[in-house]
Amino acid sequence: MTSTAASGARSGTKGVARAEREQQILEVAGRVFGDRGFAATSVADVAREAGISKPLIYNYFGSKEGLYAHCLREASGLLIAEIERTAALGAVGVARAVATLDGVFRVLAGRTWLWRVANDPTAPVADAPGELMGAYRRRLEELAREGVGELLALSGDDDALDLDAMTAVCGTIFGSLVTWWCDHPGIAPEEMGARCERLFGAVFGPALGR
Amino acid sequence: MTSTAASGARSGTKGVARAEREQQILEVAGRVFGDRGFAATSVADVAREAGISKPLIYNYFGSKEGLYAHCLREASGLLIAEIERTAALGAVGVARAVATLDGVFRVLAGRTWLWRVANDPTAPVADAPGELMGAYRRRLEELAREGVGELLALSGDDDALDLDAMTAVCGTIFGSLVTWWCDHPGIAPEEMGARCERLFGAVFGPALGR
DNA sequence: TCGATATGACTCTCGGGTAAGTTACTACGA
DNA sequence: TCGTAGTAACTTACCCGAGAGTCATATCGA
Repeated sequence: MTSTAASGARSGTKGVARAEREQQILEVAGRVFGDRGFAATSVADVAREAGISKPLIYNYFGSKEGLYAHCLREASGLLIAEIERTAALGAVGVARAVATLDGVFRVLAGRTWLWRVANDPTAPVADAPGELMGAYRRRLEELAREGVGELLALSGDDDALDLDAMTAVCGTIFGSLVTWWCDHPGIAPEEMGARCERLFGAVFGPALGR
Repeated sequence: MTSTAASGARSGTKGVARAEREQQILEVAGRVFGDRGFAATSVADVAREAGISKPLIYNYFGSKEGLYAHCLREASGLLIAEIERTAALGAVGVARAVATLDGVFRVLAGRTWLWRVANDPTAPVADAPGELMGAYRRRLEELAREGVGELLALSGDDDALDLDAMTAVCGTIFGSLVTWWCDHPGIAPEEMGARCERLFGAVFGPALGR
């Protein structure tokens, strides 16, 4: 399956150029990590699915964690970029939430495993993976906290722990909508965006349509 | 630490009676599984913390999964019982959600690791654990689906997938409130119950106070 | 020949699971 | 009252497979 005849091999090498091979490995790894989770995936699995040998992965990525960190960097990078892009648009409250969701759906379209990679509960908490993981979580939380603060202030609630809890809840609402979408592969990003808008509308009533 | 002098040892035995020992092991196991998760916990860990040897665990529980299943049975049993108790009270909508949360906080007070055991994402999906895990989830979902259907119908939404997604979201809202509480050990169940009521109120407005 | 790509065949550790024995106590017959 | 047999509780020392990580080597273009 090594298909030696593939691609116009770059200079001075036998097979595929390093950069190209790395990209290929990363795509496979992302898919496998996303499907089975970090803990349940072995490096040999990834190698087999990529049609190469295990040592090559260690050559290029150093360790299982290193490989995962690269996948995670791609996933969290895409997500953060999209979140920032939407945030810069200046919408607030529910409108921003919907817009952010919409953007995330578009970014993840066709590669939903990236979401699972970025939210893998079996991922190592230490070192590079842990830090990367924390980064976009924190950014999401910041934005959520803002919107939630507004909402609670409206009802005269200024309890710090209330804000904290509500922020956590909003984060998981966001997450569960994306996860639900990832679990329903037939649904287009636009369709899911519309669905979110509808659901928020149903909860907050037509008044908050903004 | 085996405290040979403990309890009026039952007939014909050297140390602790089986039932008593099983109980002791289960408590330690629940705590350890809850803290570190199924995957990251080794049977030897549990044995060490319980002050006994590994084979004794295999004697009594058959396998690591068997041990976990016993812990899970306790956890899910308590949770289901509480959920059913509250459901039988007949409240609906937000009122029921708040009442259920309140009950769960009371049940989990002082043993919050049971929640983590019942929601361990690293638990095996097959066999006994998987089935037990599914049971109370399904029950929770049924109840949520009911309330959500009501809410969506109010706003003229009868899309089946909308209902599905919204139910999933409500389930994670419930979960994230409990998890948040578990992560804030200083907070009393009653206090947390009040907090939930406050937060639901802030979202749905005073109108839905019922 | 050099350097980059690539691999087969290892080593080593961890952890689930087991075989075989040891200890301490009771029951009971002589 | 003293063996001795029975049995439940409990442990030490092991097996074995999975999987992370490594090393010596092979292949091939320039």
